[in-house]
This record gives sequence, C-alpha cells and structure tokens, in this order.
Amino acid sequence: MARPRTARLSREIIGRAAIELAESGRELQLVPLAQKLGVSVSSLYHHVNGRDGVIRAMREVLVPRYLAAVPADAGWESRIRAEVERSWRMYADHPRALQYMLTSVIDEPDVMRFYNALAEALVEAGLPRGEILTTIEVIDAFTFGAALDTLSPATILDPASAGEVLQGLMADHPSGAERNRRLFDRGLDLLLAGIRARVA
Amino acid sequence: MARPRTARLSREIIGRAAIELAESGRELQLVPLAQKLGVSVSSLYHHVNGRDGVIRAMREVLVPRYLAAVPADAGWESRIRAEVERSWRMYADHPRALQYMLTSVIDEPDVMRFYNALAEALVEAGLPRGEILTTIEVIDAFTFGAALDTLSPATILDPASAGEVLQGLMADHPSGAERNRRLFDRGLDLLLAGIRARVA
DNA sequence: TCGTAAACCGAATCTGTTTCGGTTTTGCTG
DNA sequence: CAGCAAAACCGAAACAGATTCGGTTTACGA
Repeated sequence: MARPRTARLSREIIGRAAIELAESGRELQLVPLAQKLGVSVSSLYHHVNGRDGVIRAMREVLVPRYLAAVPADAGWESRIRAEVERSWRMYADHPRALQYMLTSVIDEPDVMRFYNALAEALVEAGLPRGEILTTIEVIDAFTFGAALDTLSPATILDPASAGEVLQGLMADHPSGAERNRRLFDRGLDLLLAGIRARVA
Repeated sequence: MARPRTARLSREIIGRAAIELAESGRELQLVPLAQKLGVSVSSLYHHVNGRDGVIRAMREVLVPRYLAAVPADAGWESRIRAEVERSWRMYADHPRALQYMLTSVIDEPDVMRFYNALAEALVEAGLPRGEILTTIEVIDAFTFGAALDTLSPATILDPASAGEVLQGLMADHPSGAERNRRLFDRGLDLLLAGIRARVA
C-alpha cells in the first residue's frame, strides 16, 4: 500500500492507542500496537522515534489531559489538594502507562505549571522558603509511590505468613482500587497535617 | 567445557553480579552478565529462570541484606524511623536494581517482618486500629516514591521554563544525592508529625 | 504540470533471549 | 568400587522484538 488519502497515524493517535494497549495489561510492543492501528510496524517510525518515541507520545497525551491549567481555588490547602488530586488521578488512571514513563525525563510545560502552583500555595501557607522545594518533592514522591501501588496485586500480603498483630488488621482491610484511594487520601492528609504543624 | 570441579554459579552469585551490573548504569542483559561471570549465557539458565529469574535473584540478595531483623529500639517513633530508614536505604543504594524489581510481586519473609514491625509500632503509638494498615501503606508508598527520585536526572526542572516563584527557590536547592536525602528526611518528618497530630 | 516530500508497505537486519543437544564431573547406590 | 543418574557447563540453533531500508503511491507547493 502507498500513501493514503488521509493520514492514518499521528503522534497523538499513536499515543492514545499505546495508552489503551498498556492499560489492557499487555506488554507495550510495536507489533500489537500496529495491529490495533491497522498499520504496519514500520509505519510507526514515520511519526515517532521507535519504542521510546511511543512512550514519549503517551506522555504527550496524558499530561495535557490531566495537568492543564484550571481556575485557581481559594485557600492554599485546597489548591494543593486539587493539584495533587489531578496528578494522582493521571497516575492512578493509567498505572501501566506510567510504568513505562518512569525513566524518561519530564520536560512538559504543564508539569512545570503544576510545580509552580504548589510553590505558590506553599509560600502562601507561610512555609519557610528554604523548605518549599523539598516539600514539593515530598508530595510528588508520595503521589508517585501511591500511584505505583495500583500496580500491586489486589492483595499484597499473604495473611498466612503475617504476624499476629498484622493478621488481625488485615481482616477488614479493603483491597484493589478502594485500598489505593484510601492510601492516597490518608497520605495527603498526613502530609498536609505535617505542613500545618510546621507553619503553626 | 564440562562440569567444573567447583561450581562457578549459584542464584546468589548471579544476583550479586546482576546488581553490580544494573548499578553500573548499563542495561540488565544476559550477555554482559555472563561475561562478567566468565560463563556462557546458557549456563545462567541452570540456576535462574531466564531474565526474570535474574531479577528475582537480585531481590533475594537485597532484601535479607537490608531488611533482616535487628534488635528493637525504644519508642514507637524511633522504631518506625529505623525500619523505614533501612527500607529506604535498600532502594536508594540500588535504584537501578529497584527499577527492574518494580513489577514483580513481593513475597519475602523479611518484607513481612518489616510490615509487622511497623504495625506493632503504630499500635503502640495509639493509632486507631482501622487506620494502621493504610498508614503503613502510606509510609511504604512514600519511601518507594522517594527512592525512585534517585533515578531522576540531577536537575529535574529546567529553570528557564520555571515560573517566577519557583525560579527563586531553585537557586540554592541541592541536587543529586543531597536533594534525595533531604526529600526522604522531610517526608518522613511530615508523615510522623501527621501521625502524632492524629493520635494526640 | 512537475518534482519533492510525506505516508505507507514488506523484507531484511540486528539485538537480545530462550531452547536444545552434547560433554564431563560429581555423588549416590547396589 | 562399578555403574549411572543428575548437575554444571558449553556452543549452536531457534525465536522474539525492534529497527532500518528500498520501494510505491499520493499530496501539495512552485
């Protein structure tokens, strides 16, 4: 086949399809990706730079979708909550895609905006200037770790080999998405409580 | 060559070599690994189940090395600090190895011991029972995220595209290992402050 | 209308993993 | 103390994915 009337591929089309493929649980491979798109593997190379380029395209789709600017909210704490929530949602909605994006460097303007928004909120909170950037990194690291938790199997711990205390606690502990949501909520609560205590 | 007088390989030998290889920054591939061990690639298959088996062997080396039981400390807070510190050190000392271990399931007894120790400490702290497991997961997620931060390039953010507030903060911010250490310390401080506030 | 570049394809190549058949040594068993 | 199964190694072949290359047709600008 030759050049079609209207192009079948673009970075965005490839990125979207790759995200779907990754989230379906299968490995991110070019043959299945090309099949999904009804195209031959080599055609992908006209739009993205190989497999790494596919991963980059995924990020170019996800970041603007989740991290684009929104009208700012009132207080510093609710602004932080809103920003971090969106960032977490991006990860948690697409944990398998995230897994591939782990090692690549982040240079999206929207990511920078996200950091900026957190910085401004923390300044407003009254945190000493020297602690702000580190605190942002803490929040980011936690969000990231919480998102990776979604990749764990539904039940992480084997009750059989758990100790006495732990075993008792595992009985009515949620699993899967519910566990993950609670983990994120509580972590953010704890961090914000820590920040409040610090500025008090 | 045939069977040697004394075996050249074992799961542990392979695991150690693989960790070194990963930390050296090169890809974890079987050919370099076999070369490093002075052995042919196919020989690896007698001891570990392919590439995935090599990754598993890495974990079998690292987990006992870092997470084995140690004599317990006095208060709940310092016990948590000690446990989490060791867990973080494992990750932070071997971030590249960690990267390969991300997706595999954890079933080591020492890991279970680690969770148990945290559970007992939080019970002692007086945290409501229904919150303990989630809090452990929060701590774990943060540690993990903080460790992954070591994989980031030395400078994450491009000052040129940073906003006004952020740019000012980036001037005297540490980078590399120093940044990572601070990130971990402050995160743990914030979480513990949050827990203290909760039980107060 | 002509020529260049874009968008696609199949086939070939390259890189890395896995399997297979063979050789020698060990260590157990009768 | 022979015999023999299994262990530990090897090289070569098979396999799996990613990447490159040369070709064909179509779009589009000069």
